[in-house]
Amino acid sequence: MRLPKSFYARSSTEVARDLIGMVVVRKLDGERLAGKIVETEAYVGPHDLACHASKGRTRRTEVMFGPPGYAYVFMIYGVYNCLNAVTERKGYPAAVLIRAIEPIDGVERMRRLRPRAGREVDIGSGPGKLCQAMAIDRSLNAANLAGPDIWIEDRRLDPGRIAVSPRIGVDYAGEFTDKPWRFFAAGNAHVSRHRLNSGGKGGGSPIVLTVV
DNA sequence: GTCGTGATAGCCT
DNA sequence: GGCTATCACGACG
Repeated sequence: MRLPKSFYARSSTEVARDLIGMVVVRKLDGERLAGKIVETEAYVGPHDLACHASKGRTRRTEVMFGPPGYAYVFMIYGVYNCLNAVTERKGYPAAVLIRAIEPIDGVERMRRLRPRAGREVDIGSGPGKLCQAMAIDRSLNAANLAGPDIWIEDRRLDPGRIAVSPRIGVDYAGEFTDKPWRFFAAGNAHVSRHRLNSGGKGGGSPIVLTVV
């Protein structure tokens, strides 16, 4: 059961929160690779200085200006890919970054796609890692997220408590840097490694815990 | 465990 | 030419 377009046609923060626990699936040579989403970030619109679309409508950001429920895949640092789900409405550019998964199906295949991942927890614990593990690159940009090659299932596995923090790697975004638009399954080992996971020791931003 | 750093290419002024 | 929604590895100790 794939998530309907209406799921994505909402504010990015709501979609980001509700994607925690859902299952992303990649069909590769007939094999099913699947992972439970345990970390996301919302990029909320053209005014959000961390959102790529804030720099205008370009070839790269074009898909974000389209209808919700499609994949926005971009290459970062010339090395890795990142997978997003386009949100909101057509003409309003926004998206949710899938930052980490907990492997469920096709674990051995995913491990082979990430030969440097030693432990299972290294397979999908980051946006670049999970794209490697699921063979996601820019050929899937603009792919239907209810399509045959990649989709997100309306199947909510228990996420436990959902925590909120500022987004990672957006120090340049001025007043938007500290917006609490990163969501993750609190305490889940597959969340990307970062000091913000452990509760802001050293005077970092507070983490708000929410029970959904 | 934490910290620093290099890799690498597409994007946009 | 400068930057980037990252990752892996080596140096610590």
